[in-house]
Amino acid sequence: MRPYAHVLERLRTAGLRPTRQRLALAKLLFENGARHVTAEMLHAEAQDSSIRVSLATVYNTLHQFTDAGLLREIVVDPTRSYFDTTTHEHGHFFHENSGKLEDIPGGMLQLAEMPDAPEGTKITGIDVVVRLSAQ
Amino acid sequence: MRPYAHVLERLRTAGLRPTRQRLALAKLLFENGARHVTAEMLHAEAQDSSIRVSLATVYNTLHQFTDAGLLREIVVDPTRSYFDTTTHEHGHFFHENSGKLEDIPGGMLQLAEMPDAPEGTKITGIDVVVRLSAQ
DNA sequence: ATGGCTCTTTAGAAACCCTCTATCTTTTTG
DNA sequence: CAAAAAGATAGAGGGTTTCTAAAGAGCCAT
Repeated sequence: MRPYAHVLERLRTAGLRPTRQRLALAKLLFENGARHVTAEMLHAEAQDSSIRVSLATVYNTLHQFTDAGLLREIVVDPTRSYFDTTTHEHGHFFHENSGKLEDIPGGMLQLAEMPDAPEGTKITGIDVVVRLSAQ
Repeated sequence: MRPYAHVLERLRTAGLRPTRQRLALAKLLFENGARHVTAEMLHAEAQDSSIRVSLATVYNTLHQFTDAGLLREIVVDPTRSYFDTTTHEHGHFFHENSGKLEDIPGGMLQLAEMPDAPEGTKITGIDVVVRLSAQ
């Protein structure tokens, strides 16, 4: 068994040095299915797994992964930043009470037409957030 | 001329006491067409117009107006909260370079189908943000 | 392996935006 | 007009995120 092989490959491909911390965080992020994490959450998880990383490193790593296209930052709550391991275009359900974030299954949501970008700009992404509250 | 008449009426209807500060801020917000402001921006504008309000009051007022349905809070940038004077459902263009926020003209954007809310929840709003960068 | 260059990590401080608290002021009501 | 209620304020405080300077680890050529 080489538990880090896959994750290591991903980092290499993204042009990121496979350091201990990045490997450990990548493993937490990418080997547990689709995830939505905050820096705080990931930091706590790392501690629980006896991985010693500082919060600053978690922030750095999340942003580096985002820049490298391994993660997507989702803005739904002014008080927290969420990072999503699913990087292709898709919408989100946001549970306003619990603060939980969830992917909207593909196909359930679609734009009727793509808006035109204003003069001299180009579209870098479209975020769709469906806000939910308890019924 | 009674420059405050219209704005005063709006506050009354919303059940908000028409205090000096609220009237002044409401005038800035609602008598200059569609606007997207941050607390910081509105505070600066008030100062420029020789209206003395504390930043805390600007924050309070923006949230009160939002709760009363006079404003809509738009989440696009984890570092700032924007408030929009256009309250009906509509999408936004967000210029990532300048931080400027702009309404997407009605009709230019539409969802092909409304997603179903998960068990036991109800949809409180759908936010669509089209992110732009310089070409 | 080794040296050395560069990139990372780290703890702690600091910045940042926003909210809270206690007090004072204004508006409203009788 | 007085009392009660609500709002405004300055300043402190809170939580998240970023910065800083120093120590550490990865990588490449030798």
